[in-house]
Amino acid sequence: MIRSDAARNRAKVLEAAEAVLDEHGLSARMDEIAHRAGVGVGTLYRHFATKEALYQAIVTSRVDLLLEQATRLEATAAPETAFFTFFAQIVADAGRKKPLTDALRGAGIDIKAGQTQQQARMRAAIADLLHNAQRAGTVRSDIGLPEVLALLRGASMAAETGDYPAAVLDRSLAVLFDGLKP
Amino acid sequence: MIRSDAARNRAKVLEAAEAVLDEHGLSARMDEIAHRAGVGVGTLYRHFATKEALYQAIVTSRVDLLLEQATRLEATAAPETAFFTFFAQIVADAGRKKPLTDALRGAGIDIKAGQTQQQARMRAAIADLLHNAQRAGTVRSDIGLPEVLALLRGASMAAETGDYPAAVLDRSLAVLFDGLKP
DNA sequence: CTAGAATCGGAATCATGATTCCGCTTGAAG
DNA sequence: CTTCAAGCGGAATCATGATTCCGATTCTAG
Repeated sequence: MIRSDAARNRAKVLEAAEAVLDEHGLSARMDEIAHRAGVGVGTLYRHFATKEALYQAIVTSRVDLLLEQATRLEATAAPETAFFTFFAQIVADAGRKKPLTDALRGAGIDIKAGQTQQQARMRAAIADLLHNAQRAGTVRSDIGLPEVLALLRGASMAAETGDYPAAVLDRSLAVLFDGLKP
Repeated sequence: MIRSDAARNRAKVLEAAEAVLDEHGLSARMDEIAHRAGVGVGTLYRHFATKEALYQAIVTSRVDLLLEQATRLEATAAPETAFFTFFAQIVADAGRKKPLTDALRGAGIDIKAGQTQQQARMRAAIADLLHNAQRAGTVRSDIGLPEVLALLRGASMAAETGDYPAAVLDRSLAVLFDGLKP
């Protein structure tokens, strides 16, 4: 049986880690996470073998959230707008959550087997939305997934650095979107 | 009098540093630079007090090159194209030279007084090219310098990560440029 | 309530890299 | 050709953080 305190601590660690990672990105320190969780480093390591494992756990869950979002959009929203909405969603997320961008970027964390599969699903989701939008005529058809991914990464990274006012980012994204239209 | 061997070594260090930085970006190791320069770390430190000072030296000289380029373009090329040419130039450079992007990004190296002035000049140069292009009607007039800088940074960072084929980057940039047109 | 296993906490240990130190070399002025 | 200050090499030292260890504490089954 899993001890109740252990479960509680695991949750506290996860929460603290998320906060600290959002604040410092990949360079967050383990002892700060432990401290913020009100726990010793030892405890932290009992739950996550390594810093990377901890990141993985958080990033994975966030990407999952995004993937759900994509599925929902594909089912719900008009194909004309779903693509752009999702694109904007990712960029907005990146602005708030550094590690996500770091993960999209692949820097620091070296992506493992399981992770790769998730990445593939993400890529597939974006490809779907893109194709629908192209079929619907809201995205120019002379570009493919690679171009979109490159642009998405650029936009996310710019948003992540975060010293731009929201209005500026919005207008920049609008420019990008105009360029993506036929 | 400056000893001839010292001058020679300084040059070797600079050259090696440039190569290593292009390869590893900000995380380059000092001893690798020293080794590649065929010199001991002590020598390296005799010429540059600190890792940051070494970066500064290289980044500054590169940005200077870019600034010259801007001046030349402004004098020579048509205002319709000068802006886009320079934009592309910076992105291309970023793809080849990590530390440049890092500097534009301001990460790691914390920019010092002298540096800031150079940055200001760069900003001014871009602003000029932008305004000329807007006056000539090749760039939409509902955006300002901040938007352009954000887009430029995003594009540079995407290019820097470097795992995109050149063709993809070219097409992505073309999309961006289309978005920038009126 | 009690024993025993699972968890804790956090000091000690490791690893990685930057920076310092200092005895040895070498260029150049006289 | 000396002299000796400037310059050199690279081992030793520091700093920063991740990871390990182990005695002290809880849980929870019985």
